[in-house]
Amino acid sequence: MPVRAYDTRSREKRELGTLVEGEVGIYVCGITPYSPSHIGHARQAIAFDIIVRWLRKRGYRVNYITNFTDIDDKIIDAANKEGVGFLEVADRHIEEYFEVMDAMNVQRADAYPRVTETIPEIIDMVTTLIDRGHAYVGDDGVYFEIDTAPEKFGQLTGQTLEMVRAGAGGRVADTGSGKRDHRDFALWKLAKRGEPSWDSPWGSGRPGWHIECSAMSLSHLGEAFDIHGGGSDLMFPHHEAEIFQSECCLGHEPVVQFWMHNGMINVDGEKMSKSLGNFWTIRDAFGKVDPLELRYAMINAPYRQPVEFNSIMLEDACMHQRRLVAAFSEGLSRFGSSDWSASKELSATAERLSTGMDDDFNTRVAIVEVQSVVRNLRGLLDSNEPDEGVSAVVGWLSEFAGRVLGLLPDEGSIAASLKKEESARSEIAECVEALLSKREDARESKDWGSADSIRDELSTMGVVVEDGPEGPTWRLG
RNA sequence: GCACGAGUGGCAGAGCAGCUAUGCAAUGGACUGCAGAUCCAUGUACCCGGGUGCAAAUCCCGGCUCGUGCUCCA
Repeated sequence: MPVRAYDTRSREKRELGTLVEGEVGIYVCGITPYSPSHIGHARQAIAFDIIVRWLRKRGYRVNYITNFTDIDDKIIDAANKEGVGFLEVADRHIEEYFEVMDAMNVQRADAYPRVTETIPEIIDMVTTLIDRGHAYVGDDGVYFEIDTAPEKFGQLTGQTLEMVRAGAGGRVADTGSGKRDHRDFALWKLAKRGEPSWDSPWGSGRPGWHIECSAMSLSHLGEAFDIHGGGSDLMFPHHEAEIFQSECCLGHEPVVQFWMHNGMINVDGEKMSKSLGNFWTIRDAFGKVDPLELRYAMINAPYRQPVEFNSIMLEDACMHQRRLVAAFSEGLSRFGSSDWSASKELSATAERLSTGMDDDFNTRVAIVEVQSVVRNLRGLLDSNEPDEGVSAVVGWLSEFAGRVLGLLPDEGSIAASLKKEESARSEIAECVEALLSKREDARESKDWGSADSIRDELSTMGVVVEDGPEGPTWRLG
């Protein structure tokens, strides 16, 4: 079954016919590293991580590019405040970005181009746009002239030139002073005193906000490529600006076959933002839940839907993810993992999951299937005679919950944490067994008071006692 | 105002024409001295008003409500 994807530009879901058979070039707008990464970055990175994982599973050779905007007003501000160079600020936050993304099982992209390493390509592109009459040099920089390609306006958002003209109101005055029209946008900004800058034919300065992505996607993926992604808040003006730049520079359209946009994160029903005080960095979230629990929370809705972020959803994600990892770890350590394809039931589940993923990467459908497999596994493990069937279920989870959704820790760290738990267990085992046997004596003589107080005592040691048909068992809570 | 999207059971959240979503919570049961864990079973839905279909959460039209975008933002 072919993969279908939703394209924002045509507003339809359609089959992913790639430019080169069996290959996918995908560019996703990355972060501006001026502050610690927030959960919106996590959502975006995880959404496209899963899209890329699925495409690879479907046999595509994927070239996945995502950038760092390592020069920008906010980075300059942060650097000035700290009294350090702008690259130091950028590098520090890029390093932090990789740390948190690695923790959430986000696989690395094939390349992470940076603006500061793409300056010559950007200058070339701006030069071409001027030569072709799409851009002009103003007092304080070079601008793209919207009126040279008005038909390209509103490609992603459906807005018209008039609407934005009308909506601009009093803002016109304070936009770049060298603009002929307030809807024009900067390609090159001339440096003010003390700002980082690069030489160019128009004077020293730095790239405008939008041109970097056009230049980086062009140099890594060529004059036409399959997928361009990013957060839905980038549709206007950033991605529409890219359409203007790339298509006018290259002289053909479309440059991008599919525009894909992930939904935002809402906190208590509103978009997360610093000014509302409902802002979470990824590390804030790590203080509440484990990295993979956060990952689970992020893929619990299809990538285009907004994710509601609040304590209820976090607890929910936490519980489900723990159930999954607990059942998987137990199954793996007791029975190992084996091929599942002989199982009719597991094949049917895999089929439903795949149909969901093929239909615009519906992770929610995938999670439903994972949940029911976990439920079955739990039942098998707790039954009196679990059999070899367990290892096939473990194999299935390893493939879909693990490699496709990225929800499972790698088997090495599962083994390590089981070992750690085992040694913690064995340290106190003797003491616990002694207390338990005292408790059994009390239970034998129906002295429930003593039995319960021993259980309370164990509970303060962090030991949870569970009475079963074959006597009591205990675990660390 | 304009654009885009969404409104589903106590909660989270799929489905997008016919066939149990799923999970949590709830209720009943099994197992238990009790508790816990686990399992089995059960109930409660599709914003409102029209329309098209043999059949509509699902398509069409009209409302209402909410979110996002129109300014830096993943």
